[in-house]
Amino acid sequence: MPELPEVETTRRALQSLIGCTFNKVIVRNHNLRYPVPALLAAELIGDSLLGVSRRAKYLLLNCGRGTVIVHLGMSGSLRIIAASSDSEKHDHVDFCFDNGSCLRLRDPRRFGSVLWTAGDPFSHPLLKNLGPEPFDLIFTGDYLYEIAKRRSVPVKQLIMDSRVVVGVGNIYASEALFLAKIDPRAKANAIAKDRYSRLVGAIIDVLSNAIDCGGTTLRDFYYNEGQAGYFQRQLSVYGKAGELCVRCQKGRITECRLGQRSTFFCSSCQR
DNA sequence: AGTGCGGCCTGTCCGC
DNA sequence: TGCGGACAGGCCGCAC
Repeated sequence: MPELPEVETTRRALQSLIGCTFNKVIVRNHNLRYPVPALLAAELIGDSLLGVSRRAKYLLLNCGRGTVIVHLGMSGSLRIIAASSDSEKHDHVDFCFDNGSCLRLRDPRRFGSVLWTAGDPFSHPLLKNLGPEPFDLIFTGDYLYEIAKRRSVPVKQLIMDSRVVVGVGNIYASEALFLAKIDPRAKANAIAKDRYSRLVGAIIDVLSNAIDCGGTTLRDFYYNEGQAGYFQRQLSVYGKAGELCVRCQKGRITECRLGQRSTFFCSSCQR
C-alpha cells in the first residue's frame, strides 16, 4: 500500500510530465472513494501541467486553471505509459498528453480519489486540517510533546493521526517506534519529552530512508510492467511476528491490535 | 475536544 | 475444486 515514500517517489517520477498539455482525459470508472468529477476532462483539456507537488499522501497536479488532487488510497498507482496502451480491469483514469504519453491511475480497491479544485488546494476540505509534514521544521520533539500531553491514546495512534503529523502510515509507525525503542501501546501522555525528540528523529529517519530506497528503484518504478511500482522495504518489525528481534537478539517480535490496526514491536527492547 | 468505530472495496488466504 | 468468510489497509465522518 502506498505510504508516504511511495507517494513521494511517484511525485518525483511525474516531474517528467511538467510542461505537457492535456489533450484527453478518460474516466472509465467514476466510482472511487469520492466520485471523480464529471467535468474533469472539460477542466483539463487544453491546459498544461505546471508542477507536481505533494501534501501528506495527496499528490497535487498543478495546472493553469486549477489543481487535480490525487490520493492513491490502499492500492492505487500512477504510471506513465504510451497513450495507445490497452487498459486493464482496474485502470480507472487516463490523463493523456500532447506528447503521446499518458498518466494512468490503476486502483483495484478504489480507496483512492481524483478530485478537482479551482481554488487554493491547501484550503480544500480534505487538506486544510492536516498537521505538519514530518520533514517540516515545525515537527519537533517539543511540538509532539505539547500535543501528547492532552492525549491518552496509545502513542502509535497519536503519530498516525493526520492532524498531528501527516504521512505516518501503519507500517512506518511500527518501524519508527521500534527505532525509538518506544512501546507502541504506551499512552501518549505518559511519555517523557526527550523520548519524543527521539521519536521525531526516528520518524524522519524511517521515512527519509524509505524515500531514498524509492529513489534508487525509480527506473524500475518507471518501466516496470508488473504490479504497482512499490519498492522493497527493509523492515525490522512489521509483519515479523514471532521472529527474533534484529536489534537486541533477545526478545521476540510481538503482534497486537491498536485502533484496529496490526502493530508489531519487540517485547524486550521497546518500553 | 478526544476517542472509538463503521464503512468504503477487492485480492488473498484460510477452512470446510 | 469451489465457496464463504475473515482480513488487510487509509482515512473520512459519525456518535458518544
